[in-house]
Amino acid sequence: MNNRDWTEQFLGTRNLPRTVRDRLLKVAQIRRYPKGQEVFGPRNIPDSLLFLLEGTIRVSQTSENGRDIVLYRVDAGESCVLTTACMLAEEAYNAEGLAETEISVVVLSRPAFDMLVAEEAAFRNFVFAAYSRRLIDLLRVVDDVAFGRIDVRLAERLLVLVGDDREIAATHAQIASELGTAREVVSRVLHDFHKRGYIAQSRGRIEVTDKPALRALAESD
Amino acid sequence: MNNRDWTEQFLGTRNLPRTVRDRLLKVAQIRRYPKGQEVFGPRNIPDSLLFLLEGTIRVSQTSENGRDIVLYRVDAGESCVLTTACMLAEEAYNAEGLAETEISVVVLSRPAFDMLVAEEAAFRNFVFAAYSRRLIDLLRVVDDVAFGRIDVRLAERLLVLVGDDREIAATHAQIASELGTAREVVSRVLHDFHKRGYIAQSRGRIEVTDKPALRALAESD
DNA sequence: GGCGCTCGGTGACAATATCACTGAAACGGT
DNA sequence: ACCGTTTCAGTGATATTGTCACCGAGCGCC
Repeated sequence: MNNRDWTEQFLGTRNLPRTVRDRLLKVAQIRRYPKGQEVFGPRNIPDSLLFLLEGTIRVSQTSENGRDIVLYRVDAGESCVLTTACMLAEEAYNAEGLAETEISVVVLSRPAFDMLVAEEAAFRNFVFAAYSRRLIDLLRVVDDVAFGRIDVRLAERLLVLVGDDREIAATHAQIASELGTAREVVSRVLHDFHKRGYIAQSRGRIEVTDKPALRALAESD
Repeated sequence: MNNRDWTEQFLGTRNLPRTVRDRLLKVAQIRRYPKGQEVFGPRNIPDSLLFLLEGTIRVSQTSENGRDIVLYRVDAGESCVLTTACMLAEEAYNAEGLAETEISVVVLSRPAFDMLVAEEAAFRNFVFAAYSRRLIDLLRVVDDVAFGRIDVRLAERLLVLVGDDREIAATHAQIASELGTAREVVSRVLHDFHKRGYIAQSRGRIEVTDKPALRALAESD
């Protein structure tokens, strides 16, 4: 991938004047994280803003008894607004961002961020839109967790994880931590899906054999 | 309450230059809502930013089968950032804000908001801090709903609702909609609290008789 | 008082979470 | 290849929470 002019990658920077973009290229640095590395978290509060160039970040929350739930994912071209929230908020929280693949990010210092927000309406809209998106994402999570059925949620998540492929490489425990539930629950529902012919299973691998059926279940909410 | 110079009420406006504040007083209008009125919602998308002068707004989410959960409350002196999210997001959502008391709000048009954010760092920080606060609030809701025990959550909420008083004027159904659970569940847990001597009950009224015990339960998470 | 409505209580049952345990599959070292 | 260890998935028992159907008590309103 071409990292020469990353300002081309983001809606918020693409339409800025050339002079501003050149200034950005100077002040921002590009950083890489290996797969599995923690990008931010309760013990690792960033002092900068992150823009994701490549890869995905999995943002999840961990409970006291160690169970996880995935809040959302940051994809390439998006900014990670929770880092700003982390910076600004004095309150405790327990969300963390993990590099789900190898990633490369643009790191923008706080002053540079402030300058951009103040001077460039396009960038400002980008940032606010990003915040709004995450708020909406979280509303969806709340709705799912509070009112959703586990089989429906699992079907949805399987479809997301499988994408255009046929297979998912994930253990039951990993999927459980996506949904914020227990492994046994995932095992039982997957067993049920298997009996109904929606999927085939082997250790650490799920093959989706009937996407339409899963989709019907996922949309029966 | 003195509405003559509301710019005194908000952290984001209090420290602005006098000239800016005078301009604000001219372009913003003050509006009142009666208790129980919907301030914003899926069918009532605002085109302006709201700043709460007086009263409280209850922001909740409703599921398809009609059950509610309270996400957070906006208190006097705070801004209602979900309205901005509503404006910016094209996606569907089902959160709504209800005037929990009679309220008075400052209504700031979109252009005036943009101008302020662009020109005044203090105001900008205020807005970002508000967004961050709400994000953190939602993280807490997710954590509670996904991993919390219902008796602990109910104890917490009773303490919040009772404040410094002795009594709460609310039906079991209303409390259930605070927590996003069913009325029967609240009835049973309250019955249990009563048997343990934490509360006394009558129709539409709950008297907290042992706050320390409730607090101990609430903090046993 | 009688009517209708809201509120709270209850039992049966369903869905999900927790706990304790099992055996199979994968893995690493020798 | 063999063995010991670890990870993964399956299962039954039980606890918690949600759903459903119903009922009677309290309360306001004629």
